[in-house]
Amino acid sequence: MIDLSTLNDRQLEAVKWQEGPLLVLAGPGSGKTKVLTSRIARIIEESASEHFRIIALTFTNKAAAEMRQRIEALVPGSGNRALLTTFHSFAGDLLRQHGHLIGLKPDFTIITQEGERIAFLDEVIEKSQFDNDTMHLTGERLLPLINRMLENDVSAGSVSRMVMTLPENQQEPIQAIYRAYRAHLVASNSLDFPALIAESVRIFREKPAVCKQIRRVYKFVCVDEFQDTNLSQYHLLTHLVDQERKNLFVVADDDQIIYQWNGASPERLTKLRTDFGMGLIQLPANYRCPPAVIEIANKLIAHNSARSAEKQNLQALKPVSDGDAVRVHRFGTFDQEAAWVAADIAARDEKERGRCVVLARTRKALESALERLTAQGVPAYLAMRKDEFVSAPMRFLHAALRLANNPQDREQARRLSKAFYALEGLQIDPANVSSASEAFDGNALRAFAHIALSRGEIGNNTAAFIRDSIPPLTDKLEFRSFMQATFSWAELLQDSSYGTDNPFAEYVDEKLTWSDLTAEIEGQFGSENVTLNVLLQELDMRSKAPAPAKGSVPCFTIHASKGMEFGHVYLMAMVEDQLPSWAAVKKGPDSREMQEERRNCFVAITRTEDSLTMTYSQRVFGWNKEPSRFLREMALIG
DNA sequence: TCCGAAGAATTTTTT
DNA sequence: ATTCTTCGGA
Repeated sequence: MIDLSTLNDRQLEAVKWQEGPLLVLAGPGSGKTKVLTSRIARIIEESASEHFRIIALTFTNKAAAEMRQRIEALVPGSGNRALLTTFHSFAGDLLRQHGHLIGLKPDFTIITQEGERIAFLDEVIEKSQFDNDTMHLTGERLLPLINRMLENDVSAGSVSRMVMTLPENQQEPIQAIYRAYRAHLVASNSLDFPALIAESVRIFREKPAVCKQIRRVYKFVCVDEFQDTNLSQYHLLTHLVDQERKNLFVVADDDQIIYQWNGASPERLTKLRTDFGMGLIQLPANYRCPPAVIEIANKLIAHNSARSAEKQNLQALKPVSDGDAVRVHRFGTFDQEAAWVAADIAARDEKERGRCVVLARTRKALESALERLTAQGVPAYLAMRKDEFVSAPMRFLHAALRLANNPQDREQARRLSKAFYALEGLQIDPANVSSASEAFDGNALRAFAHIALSRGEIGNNTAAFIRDSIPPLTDKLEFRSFMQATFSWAELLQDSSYGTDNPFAEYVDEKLTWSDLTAEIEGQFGSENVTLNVLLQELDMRSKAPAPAKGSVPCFTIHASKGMEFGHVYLMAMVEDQLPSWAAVKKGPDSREMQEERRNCFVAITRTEDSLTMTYSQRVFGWNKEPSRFLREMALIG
């Protein structure tokens, strides 16, 4: 039996919720993941003889992995009863199975790089028949609009409201380009992130049989962090839920909407409640933050005029501890501010130093803080996404696998040649690979192997690797043994010396990341279900950033810190034009933007487990700045 | 093609 | 007062 004794009454009520739609409004640190996982575990356990499945959708792989781990701990071996996945991964899965209905093959490529998307859009614009000399439409300028249209589920056929706000002479061309962009993506068997969702919604909408089948399998639907959904994701969700039973269980916090600029919207929660007639349970109890932090968080968020009246204040349940839970410090310049923060962190003992985080609204402030921290001997790092591997062996491996999966992909042939040159010093012209591939049934990887071996300038190890390992990959898609073989080959090469441009620079980290990511993917799908398609597509959806060095202090933007908690939070650059941002100040004190900035501040301070330190300066990047209005709203300055 | 001056903009990013 | 972009002159 699952242990429900550690749950409070409200949590218990949510965990015991059986049928019908429920919205759980869960404040920060209220145990929402615990509620979500306990309920799923409970339903699985109580229906051991049945075969229906439960689907839980999250936004990040990290959240999905955490839920998977917790449910496995509660009900071991229940992996096949629950699908715990991200919106995008679910969409990928759906399109592998049913994409053929809209002309997509299961080995479609996911375009993740911004530059490639722009190039793709530029091609579409080029091909379109409009006189572009007068309008100067470029992929770079148009991509944000295309993104917005995809995120808002603008169907290819209809005229969009979004387009109607444009100058009249641009409306028709842009609508046409949008249609062409989507059609061209599918025609070239590629999708980008927003199109993954948009095409899934299209399948659900146009192919009711698919919709019905999915609804039959998944009797219960759950969503984590619902407040972050954009309209397309909401439509995907609506199609998933059986309209009779309405077994939709949603966890959200309208005080933590900080992705409005990315399609999230406070109205979506209102719409959800009316669309489904949802029950409501609030979880205001907070187990994470010191009472002093809860007090200022409540004061702050009360200033949001659009906040719903029924939303309950956070309730501090963590006991008061010794020392100052909340500190505010003022400095002359941002540099002094950063120096003080660095010194304060450095003065902590090693254990506590590992529990610190530096937060700021902007990357720029963070970068300059990081510089200072490093200069003062505090190891620190900036969190950032990494879309592709950079070391030569990993680039070779990734390109080879992609080429094996999609044998005529010129871009991958180019990358393979480039990585091979970095490793072996032998230049193979990708154009020769393409032309030679005709003799190999159009398989560029086989052609590449043939050319490399015929040149006779390669080392024995390399020749053996190519001769023994590439054929099983091209002929039988044996990618697992190819991965191992590539690692072994790379390690033989590594013994020789390199100049300043070491192609192995990040190899050790990246090899580890590769293993971690493949293990996570196998955990999600079950290793027997991981085909080369699945592996490549899922890899595209994951960051290749290495695990941070232990003991170094993370420097996060507020956005990046969402969903995490830290012992000691240092929130820097608390000045007007930073937090709140310049743009929000310009829009006015009661604008949507300003309320979102206030939620940003709310999110930042509620990451705190033990202590919160807020700093600000008179001068930031050469500007004279007033202290943030939020400090005043929290009654921390006069 | 390069330089300086004038002018404009100034934020967050998972998948 | 910062940084990026654009435009004109050399």
